[in-house]
Amino acid sequence: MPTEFQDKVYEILKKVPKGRVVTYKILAEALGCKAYQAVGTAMRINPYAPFVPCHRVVKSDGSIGYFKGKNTYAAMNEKRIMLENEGVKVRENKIVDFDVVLYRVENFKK
DNA sequence: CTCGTGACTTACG
DNA sequence: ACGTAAGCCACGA
Repeated sequence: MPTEFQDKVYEILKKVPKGRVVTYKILAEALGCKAYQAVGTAMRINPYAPFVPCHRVVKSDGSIGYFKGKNTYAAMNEKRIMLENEGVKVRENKIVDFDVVLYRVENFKK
């Protein structure tokens, strides 16, 4: 049973269009707080696996971060494939043209 | 209710 | 660039 906080995070995350990415920080900002880690917790639980594009959530420096609770090569490779499949280029665990594909807070407000 | 933990971030050495 | 520390908030024991 997901909590309200999680539903909020997922609702925001579902607004991110394909081919775009978002950071934990931006998600927290969109929620109106600074629960950066709490956002990560919500992703870790992620009961809406296929409906919530958790692979579009990366760290603020553009790196992939964790995936499936791990930062192993296998897991991050899986995430990289999903992102590239949506048009997001990834280079050595980092997003290429990060400032271009990044979905900002202003985009949510509008 | 209190405490520890974490798919985080920023700042400082 | 890298490690450490502090700050934030939600969750589970």
